Amino acid sequence: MSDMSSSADITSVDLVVRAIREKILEGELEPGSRLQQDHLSEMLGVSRTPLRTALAMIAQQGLIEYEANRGYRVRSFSLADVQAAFAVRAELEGLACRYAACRRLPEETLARFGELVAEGDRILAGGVLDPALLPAYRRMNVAFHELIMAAADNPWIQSFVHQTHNVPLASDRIFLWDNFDIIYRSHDDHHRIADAIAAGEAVRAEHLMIEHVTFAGKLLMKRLEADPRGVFVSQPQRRARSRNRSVRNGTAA
Amino acid sequence: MSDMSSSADITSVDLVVRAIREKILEGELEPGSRLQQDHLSEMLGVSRTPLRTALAMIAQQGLIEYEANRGYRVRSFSLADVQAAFAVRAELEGLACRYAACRRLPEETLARFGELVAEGDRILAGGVLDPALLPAYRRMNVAFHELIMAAADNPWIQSFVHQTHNVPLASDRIFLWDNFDIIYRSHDDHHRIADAIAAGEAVRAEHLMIEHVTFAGKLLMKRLEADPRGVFVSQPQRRARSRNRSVRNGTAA
DNA sequence: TGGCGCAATATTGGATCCACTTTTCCGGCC
DNA sequence: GGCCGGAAAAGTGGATCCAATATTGCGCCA
Repeated sequence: MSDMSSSADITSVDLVVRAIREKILEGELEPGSRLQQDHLSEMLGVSRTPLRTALAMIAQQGLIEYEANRGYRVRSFSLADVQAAFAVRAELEGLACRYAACRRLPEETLARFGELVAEGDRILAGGVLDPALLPAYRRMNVAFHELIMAAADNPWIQSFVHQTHNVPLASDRIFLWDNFDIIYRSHDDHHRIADAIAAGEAVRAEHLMIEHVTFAGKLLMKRLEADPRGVFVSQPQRRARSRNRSVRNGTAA
Repeated sequence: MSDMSSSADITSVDLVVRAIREKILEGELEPGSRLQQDHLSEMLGVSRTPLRTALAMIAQQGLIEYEANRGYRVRSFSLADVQAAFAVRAELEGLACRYAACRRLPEETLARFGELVAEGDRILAGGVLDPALLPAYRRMNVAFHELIMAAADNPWIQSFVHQTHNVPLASDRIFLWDNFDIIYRSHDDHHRIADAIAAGEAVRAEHLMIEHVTFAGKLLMKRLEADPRGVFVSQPQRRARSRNRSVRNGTAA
């Protein structure tokens, strides 16, 4: 008997979405490159029908762009886009902290905060960062931020913050803190944020989180400016459109 | 980032998306109701292929929910969801004001602010609100808020705020200000916000906008609580049976 | 009479097929 | 030699068809 967990059924569209998202966020598919349906469908082992549905969904998520009769291509983000994403993410996560601090959180949530902070302490205890422990720290970090958004109890914040991760090389899966001092300070922020939330110090928690995220953003921006891979040069990709065809005024939504 | 269509040619998927969104936001399709593909495709005059793509896109937008092999149904929003949406929208639009005020806006943008405010003045000049003028005021109002987000120059804010409109009866197409005093005060907010942005008074502009949106939200909530149409009662809609169940007794939990 | 099981039906998921648009490529023309 | 035009090739959009899953209905049995 298969697992009876509620709605565990997975459709092939989900798999395709995940696979393509992965390729894009990982940088395997470069910005601007076309997503040929025949090619992709064969590569992923599905027909074009679920593939096209998946592409439409990813386009909704903003990772790829669509043009009628010309297909999909990987979207390219400018440095300004990344910067803007971090700015908004900082405010939203700060807002989540404010809400979480204002609420009367259940004991188990507070305990979970303690666990996550302690786990970070353990990972950093050595005084140097063992590269092998980075994935563990990264998981803890993600869990910490997710916990706050869950505690804020506002699904919109969660959804929007997740969307700001939909930027290649800017998602939380990319970890660029090879400097122990920086990561140590970052985890110190975690301490203070958890404390502030537990103590109901809403404004303090908010401001701590805003700086916490803003600084991470600045760090990333510095890296990107130093090593401006082609990924981030926003290609206008403008095209002098062909002559024929009716001009159907779209009245863009 | 859902709104990024810069193309011209319209595909049938777009039409279907727009049609279904319309039906949902207008309240024609009630929360919880199933979206039968055969039925819908015939009703809209397209085959199931583009329809299903459209449904997948709308599901990404959060207006409908999907369950594998069981299709789509219109999502129901709780009062708490609406409240949460307004709270985030208020912060985001406030943020947009802050950014807009900090920037050095081009002269034509400032001029456009003046036009919109003046238009509102004209509409309200009579001292009473002619119902026939409501659509005009609504358009002005939408344009005003859009202008601020455009001036903030952060596409994420714009995208997220638009997403908070994806709630039936809570979108900016619903206009519930039949009270002249309230609408007058609201437009007075517009005056002050435009002035603050033009003067570079970022914090003032932000706080004005937060209150501007928050109050509108409270007003809507009051209406919804007074007249709780079925639309907003969050139906648990729990599914009774999993697959190939032999034991189907209670087990409601 | 009421619940269980199995068959019949309805509905969704995915694959294939055809039509239309776009792109490429090649030859003629200036 | 380069550019324009048109035909061939490639690729996308949409419709239809088949398979798999879910839902409904009916008859059987306790």
